[in-house]
Amino acid sequence: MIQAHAVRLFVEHGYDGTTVNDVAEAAGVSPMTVYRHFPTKEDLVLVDQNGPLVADRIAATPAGQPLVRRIGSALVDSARTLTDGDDRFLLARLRLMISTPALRARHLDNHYVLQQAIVDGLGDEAVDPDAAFQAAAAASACLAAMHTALVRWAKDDGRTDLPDLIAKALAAAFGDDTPGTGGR
Amino acid sequence: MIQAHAVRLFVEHGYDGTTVNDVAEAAGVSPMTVYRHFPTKEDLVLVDQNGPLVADRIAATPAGQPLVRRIGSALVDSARTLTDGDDRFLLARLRLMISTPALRARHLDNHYVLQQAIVDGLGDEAVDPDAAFQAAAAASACLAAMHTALVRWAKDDGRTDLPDLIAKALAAAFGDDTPGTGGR
DNA sequence: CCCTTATTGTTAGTAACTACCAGTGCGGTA
DNA sequence: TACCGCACTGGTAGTTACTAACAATAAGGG
Repeated sequence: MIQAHAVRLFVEHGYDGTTVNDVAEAAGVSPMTVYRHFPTKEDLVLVDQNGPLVADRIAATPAGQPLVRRIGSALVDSARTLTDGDDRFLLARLRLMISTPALRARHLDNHYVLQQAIVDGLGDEAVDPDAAFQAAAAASACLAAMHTALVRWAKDDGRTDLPDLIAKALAAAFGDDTPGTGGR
Repeated sequence: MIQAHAVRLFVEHGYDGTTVNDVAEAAGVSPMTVYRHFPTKEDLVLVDQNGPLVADRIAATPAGQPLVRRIGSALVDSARTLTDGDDRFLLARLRLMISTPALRARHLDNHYVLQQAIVDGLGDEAVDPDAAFQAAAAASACLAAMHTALVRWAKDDGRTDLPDLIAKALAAAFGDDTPGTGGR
């Protein structure tokens, strides 16, 4: 609930134009309570709980395929389930993340954490440091391509299909043999 | 000079354990002077002027090759000239960027800016929005792979060859047909 | 010698965030 | 009913990054 009030105020008056005290007042709680639930002001926008979603899907992909294919298909599938509900809140948050430098930076840093989860989810490759390095490179590249798709999706106001956009971005980066409807 | 004092103090006492006033005092200037030269505390570590370096190299690559190959070779070449001088200062800054969350986030956000420069440097593709999207996806993926190589390089204390690591990361993400000495 | 300009310093303020302590409701135990 | 932890919330005071507005100093050019 606090997050809903925060995003609404951020959209109305801008991220920098809204203080944490404003959020607390709008939500009817004290500033201390806000800080307890969201350690930083940025977390009011960034908090999201679909991290393990992707990692679980990674582990479910067949191990024989190339890394970028396994990761890419997991990202496309995750995006599909993510955009099932109401896109409006997700879009509002995403637009804030893209337009506000501080949020954009933290959002990209969260990718860094997600990358570690993906590498761990890939499983047995992690024992060999060289294989782990290759997995990290592939994962970071896939996440970056996905982020490009997210930016495009926000620019289109969510009218285009997000999984399709991600598949297209992956195809542009890694070649047309990537999965998804946009690979053609 | 202010930056040199800042990095030294950050390494000695930690980033969060050093105030901007400490940096100002060590450099023999007032805190205001520090803020005038470095808009944020993070810039004391992040300020770097090799952005146009990469963009210029992009424009110099042959236009016939695939996007990731053009971008990748430019990144490898840029890294080669970058690691010519004294690696120690670069390594210290890089280690701070990786270990400090705030710096890591801002560093990744700088990649976002560099990505735009690369897309612009690619030239005529930018007119078609679909081509620009593909270029952005390829550029972001290449930069992410390079970042993975940077992390590995810092973990090895700069002992391994950075251009070689970048080439290996690109090869892991995009296949073995990427340029550089580490392609095999 | 005076004027312009660039750089630096000083002061006062805002806002994010923290440490520390206090109050409130709530289920379990005697 | 009285007592006791326990999770959540609130208040206070402080630190720190950062900004705005104005003064001072120093260099160069007429």
